[in-house]
Amino acid sequence: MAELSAYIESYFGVINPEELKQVGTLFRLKTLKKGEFYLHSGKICRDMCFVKSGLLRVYVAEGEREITQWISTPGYFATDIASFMFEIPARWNIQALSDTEIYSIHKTEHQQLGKMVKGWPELEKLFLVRCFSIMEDRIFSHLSMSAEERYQLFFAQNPELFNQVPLQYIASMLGMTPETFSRIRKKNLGN
Amino acid sequence: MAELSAYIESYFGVINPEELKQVGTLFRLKTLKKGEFYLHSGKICRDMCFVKSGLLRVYVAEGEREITQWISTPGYFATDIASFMFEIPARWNIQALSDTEIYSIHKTEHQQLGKMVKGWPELEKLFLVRCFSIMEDRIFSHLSMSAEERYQLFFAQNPELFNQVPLQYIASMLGMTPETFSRIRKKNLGN
DNA sequence: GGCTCTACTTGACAAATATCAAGAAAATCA
DNA sequence: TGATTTTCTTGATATTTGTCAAGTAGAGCC
Repeated sequence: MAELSAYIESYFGVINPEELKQVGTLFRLKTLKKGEFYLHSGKICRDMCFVKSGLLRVYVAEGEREITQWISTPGYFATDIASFMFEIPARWNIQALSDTEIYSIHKTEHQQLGKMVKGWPELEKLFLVRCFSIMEDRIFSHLSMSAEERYQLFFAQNPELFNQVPLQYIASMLGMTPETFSRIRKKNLGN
Repeated sequence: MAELSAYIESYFGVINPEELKQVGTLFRLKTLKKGEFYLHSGKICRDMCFVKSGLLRVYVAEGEREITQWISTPGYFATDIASFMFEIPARWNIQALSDTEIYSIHKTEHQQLGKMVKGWPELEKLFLVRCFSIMEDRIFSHLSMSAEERYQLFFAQNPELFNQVPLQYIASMLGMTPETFSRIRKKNLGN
């Protein structure tokens, strides 16, 4: 559970060790087989998790094609947050891209966090501000950058991902077709 | 201040009337002249506001051009939230597109909200979840829709805005050039 | 009312990206 | 290992979007 503590601290800042230990007990270590779903679009999402190992893909089926919104790597967080908080149908599917270990927490236990840790809602608020800010960055990249520039930026920030997941998913996540991605990749080989 | 109460309730849900009244006293009604700045990029943002009347444009100067991230209309919220929460330099400029009335609150008073209203951090958390969700939608529109589809969606959701602000700003916010916007607009006249 | 400035439109053309189709490479699995 | 499936690449071509340049329309100002 040492990793879990580290994840929580990285997201929420330093927490008193006693409390942190307690928090750890609310999460459950689970394993998802490759291809297995953590969440199906349309269901109510009552869980959230940290990825311990492996990869989760967050996507939505849009007619024929699938739009990949995000890929969660170890240390990251995954859930459909609007569904989780407001009990509305989830928009996302969340599926394991490989055998994946996660620390998962159910809504019921999540609610206990608020009582267990002093100032928890405030910590969670700051966490959400950071998430929001990341989304602002992504929007900005679509307003101001070409496909190639988005590729380069993402590659600089996540080089490892490029040999861990099918590239078509990264292409989708960056808002381009696999073909365009492939051509840009060829041009940028060795960086 | 009746409007302010309504805005707060629309964002944060129903609050005990006593508390709501108190909350109202923390905001100050201000007027920005057309062209005046509420926030300059690079400064620390220590205020947030609701727009009472008029329009605020959130944008960033990117070399020669300006990227408009958002336009805040009456009832909406405006700030650089990451700067406000973490005291880091603001990325956005926020400028009045017309004479604009706002209800503004300083960081110092904002901190009092937490003490004044029971469960405030929780309410703010849910507010941020909604903001995050809106950003997810916007990202999705860039991953899955053409410029014309984004135009149509935005027009359906904000028809009034099209005769209130320079269209080039809407174009930028939707991730296209003014020329492309103009041509799409022509094709879609009367809807 | 005419001047000036800004915003919008339009056309011609260029560049970026998507689409379709085929084949090559890589991963999976029996 | 060999067969099968999936993913990636490549070429030819179409479509979308951007760029540049010019002109028009409209708002604000004296």
